[in-house]
Amino acid sequence: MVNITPVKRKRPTMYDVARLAGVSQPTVSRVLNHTEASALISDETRQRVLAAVEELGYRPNTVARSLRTQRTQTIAMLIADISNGFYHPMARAVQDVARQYDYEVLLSNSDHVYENEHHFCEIVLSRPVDGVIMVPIHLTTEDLGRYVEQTHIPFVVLAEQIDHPNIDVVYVDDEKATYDAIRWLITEGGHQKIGYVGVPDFYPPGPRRRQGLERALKDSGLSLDPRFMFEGDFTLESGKRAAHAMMQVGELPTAVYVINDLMAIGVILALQEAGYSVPGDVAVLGFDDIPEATIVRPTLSTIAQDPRDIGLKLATALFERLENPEIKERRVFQSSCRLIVREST
Amino acid sequence: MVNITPVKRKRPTMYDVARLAGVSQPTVSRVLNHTEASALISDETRQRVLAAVEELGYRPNTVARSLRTQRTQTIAMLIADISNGFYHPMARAVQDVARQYDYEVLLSNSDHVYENEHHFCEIVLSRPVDGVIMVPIHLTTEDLGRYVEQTHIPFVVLAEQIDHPNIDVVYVDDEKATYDAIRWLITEGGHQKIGYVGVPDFYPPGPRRRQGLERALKDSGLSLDPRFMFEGDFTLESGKRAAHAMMQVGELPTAVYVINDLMAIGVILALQEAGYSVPGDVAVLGFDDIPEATIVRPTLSTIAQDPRDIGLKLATALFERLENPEIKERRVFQSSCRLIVREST
DNA sequence: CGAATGTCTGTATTCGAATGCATAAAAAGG
DNA sequence: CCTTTTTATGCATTCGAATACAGACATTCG
Repeated sequence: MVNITPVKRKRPTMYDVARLAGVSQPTVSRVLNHTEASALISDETRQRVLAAVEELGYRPNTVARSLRTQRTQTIAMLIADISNGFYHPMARAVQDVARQYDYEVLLSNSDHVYENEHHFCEIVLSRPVDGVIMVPIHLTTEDLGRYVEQTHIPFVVLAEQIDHPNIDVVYVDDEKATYDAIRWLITEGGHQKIGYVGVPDFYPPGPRRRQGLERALKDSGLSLDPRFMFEGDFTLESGKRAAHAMMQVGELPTAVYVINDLMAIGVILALQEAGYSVPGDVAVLGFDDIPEATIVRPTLSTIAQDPRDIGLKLATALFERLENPEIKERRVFQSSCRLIVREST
Repeated sequence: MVNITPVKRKRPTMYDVARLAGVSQPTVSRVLNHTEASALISDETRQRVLAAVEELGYRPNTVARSLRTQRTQTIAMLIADISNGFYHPMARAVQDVARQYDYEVLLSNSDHVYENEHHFCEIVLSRPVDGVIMVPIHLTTEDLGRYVEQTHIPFVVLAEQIDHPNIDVVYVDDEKATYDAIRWLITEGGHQKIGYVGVPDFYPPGPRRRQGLERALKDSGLSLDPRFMFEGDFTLESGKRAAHAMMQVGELPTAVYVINDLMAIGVILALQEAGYSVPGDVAVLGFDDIPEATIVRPTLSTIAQDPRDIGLKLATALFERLENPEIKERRVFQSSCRLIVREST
């Protein structure tokens, strides 16, 4: 039996194209790129080159180009949790903008884990990307500063707490949004005993949202009853655990503010499983407006962020910096929230 | 005012390290890599080099390395819908395996759109990656074959219908899983009139799941009533639309098999909004077991895929091919499903 | 003690495309 | 008709790391 091994042709290079077209390699480069020199190429040569490109199915080798130009046409993006629906429109928006600029996005996921955030930055150091968008949960300004200085590429983060001249910041004004929503709960809903399910303070949104709550309570002459304060870790399960703890207190608040929807849904489910009615016994207010918020019954009232807007702001800021390297000061962009009243309040 | 511009130091290269250590650039390369030549480096030189690396904070430049070695240590992965929870564990599993092999994953998202699938492949052609994992919804064997031949890199797909010697296939035996689940619905649940919410036939899972249903009905002496067949597009909204159409028929089936959970949830919500009870009036069976399945009330009975297992199989197959380029025939891996009975049936 | 072997390191080249510089041919100007 | 300018293209080099090959020196052996 004859072993007909198909010739494993190597990918054609510019040099191959040049030979076929009877020109030099740089000429091919000039035809395919839009530098000023490329305007000078004669029509006839151009046609021959393009025909050769077509015939060989030539594709430029991005690696070689990157090495020469020192640009990779790639940005890296780190989100905190791929399972969290909040990040999907954000990632999509970034990819949409990137595509307009002919950039690719290297998407990663930290799962809120400190080591993963570092690992991502390490990757960014050795795998040259042109810019970085990230959602740092644990990394501090110092950590990021060190990376930024080593890479000399622009960073844009979704994190108010980062304060570094070479890092732009997008953040959500959740303190104010929380304040407004709680004031509404008090004035419109008549709630006086409001519980709180948050996260440990080292998670960035924790303190801001709690402060919004506390400010609203204070301005209404109320205060946060420590018995009704619980901590979770963003997951639905931890929301359930918080609700169980709450039901152990011996008394229930008339409303609970839960700092993300997933935990809020956990709270609703746990309360219902224990025989309580939402919002009859306890009203529940979430934060995020994830798709699941309209799947639970009662549907979840929540403070909606606009993740697509956040993504657009992140990407726009980054590409502005990529195009204007002279930008040298921290810029801050704010994305707003709005209260969506559904059935759970 | 003096303008103190910080010296924008360029990233150090191997050459810089070499100069500082008083050796040649290749020596640095040998110290940092584990080729056979690197064993011969004297301890003293090695220490000097490592000290220089440390002092300069040197990181190898991946682009240069890739150009020389013709390997990028990167694989590309295309999923069909980033919002679909089914894909998250799959992507995670792939990333976990990739990390073991010291590879990065370039993650993309087609949103079920034909052009995006092509765009992804085009990217793969020019941006050298070492391997590809994808979920092709629209691309045919011919489309993929063309790309595979141009790139000479291994592809692994989650799609039974692709049949090409250089493409490994992972698939879910959903025909059989559907068959078993429907038989169970009939024998245990006593259902005789079973409706169906599917997707157009050009979506791969459509035909297989319908065939499983039809075979089960046939083997029970039943058949699929065309009045109870509906088509959606995987979204919750389209599930709602299907349910509304179903309620127009004038008669309801006693059970509906919906080919994905998101649509199944839409069916449940629409039925409830119209005042029907699930499973009292209509039982609903989904497919996928996404997190939302335990959030709806009643919780959704469904056929669970094991996305992590699928991801592991995809990644394992790919890395096997990367390590054994001599593999030349299509390999098929099957991931199994299991019925999860909850409250909706 | 000379040849053979082994140990360690340097030199030169390569990967594929971009680009500064040189130059040939054609067009314009005097 | 010869210089100057313009037009169109080629030559040589570069990006940063990997690697084939060569060579210097030390060691071993007959």
